[in-house]
Amino acid sequence: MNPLLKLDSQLCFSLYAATRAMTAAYGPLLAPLGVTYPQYLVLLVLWEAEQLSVKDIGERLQLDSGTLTPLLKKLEVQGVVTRTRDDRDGRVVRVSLTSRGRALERKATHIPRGLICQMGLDLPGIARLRKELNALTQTLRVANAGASPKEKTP
Amino acid sequence: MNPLLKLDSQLCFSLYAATRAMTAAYGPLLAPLGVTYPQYLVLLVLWEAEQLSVKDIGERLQLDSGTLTPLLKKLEVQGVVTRTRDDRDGRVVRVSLTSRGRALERKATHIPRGLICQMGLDLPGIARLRKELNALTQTLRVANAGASPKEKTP
DNA sequence: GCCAATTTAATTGCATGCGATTTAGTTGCA
DNA sequence: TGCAACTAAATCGCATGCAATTAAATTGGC
Repeated sequence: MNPLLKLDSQLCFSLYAATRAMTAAYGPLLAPLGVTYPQYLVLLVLWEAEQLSVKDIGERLQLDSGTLTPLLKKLEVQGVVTRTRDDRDGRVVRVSLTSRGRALERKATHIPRGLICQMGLDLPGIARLRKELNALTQTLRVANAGASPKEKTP
Repeated sequence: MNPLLKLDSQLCFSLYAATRAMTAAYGPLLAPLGVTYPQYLVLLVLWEAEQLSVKDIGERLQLDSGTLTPLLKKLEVQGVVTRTRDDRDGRVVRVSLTSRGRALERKATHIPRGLICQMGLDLPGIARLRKELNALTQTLRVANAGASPKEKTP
């Protein structure tokens, strides 16, 4: 049997499993904030920028409006963000933190610490792994960008 | 602002992004087989074992019946696997490959090669990253196992 | 042998992701 | 100016994941 087809030789599965384990680890830490993991990611970028368009958030998190629109609506219902059409450009929806959303940042302060403990890695180890993964993501994205896309210049 | 709360310092996001990029990279390679990425993972374990219970598959992939049952039903409809109640133990459902499912293994032979090319890593590099991620998954799982679970011994 | 505890799947409900299409709005240029 | 091309969100459909509950079957202990 092809050894490269064994589950245990698949980097993809290690990634897949690690991501789900990581998301699960966040669960208990995010519960007090009342947000899910993807919602937390949106908050992370908003805590850095205060106000962004849906497109901006999508570029940062690599998610499209099909995922973000319903997610942002939930955050809006919870009173964490506001969504308003841009006056200048009616296509754009600007997402801003409410005071409640800003307050969540303080409640989230300890979360990275909690995760770092659970991961059993030191900061340099984390940074190294992070860089390797970012490089992998980049490589995959570039390789795939030229693969199947509907060519813009026929 | 807390530097540990910046998106770019989050290992979780690097993982999350890498996993999605990886899954996306599989898309074009799996399309000819007519299966999705999680379905492909199920096939990987069945190609190794021919026949497994839903529980066995779940342990291998760390997925529960809530995810596997509908997924396996789809594979059954496609004629790739069969699902049959065990005679000895009526609780167990045995999942087996059909000849069509076995035949897919041949069509999948080149897939690992294709991915390896796209990843831009050599085999040792892949193995190393794989081990680091497996260790991380293990650590997270252990750390979380003791955290919130409904204690079995009150 | 009987029944409570356990085990295995299935079911239900909710929250993503993402491809494909639609809608509304803007821009560029003949 | 007028309109084709483009852009940003929203919408729709489908396939996961996962928590919680249910249903069916088995097991263990008395």
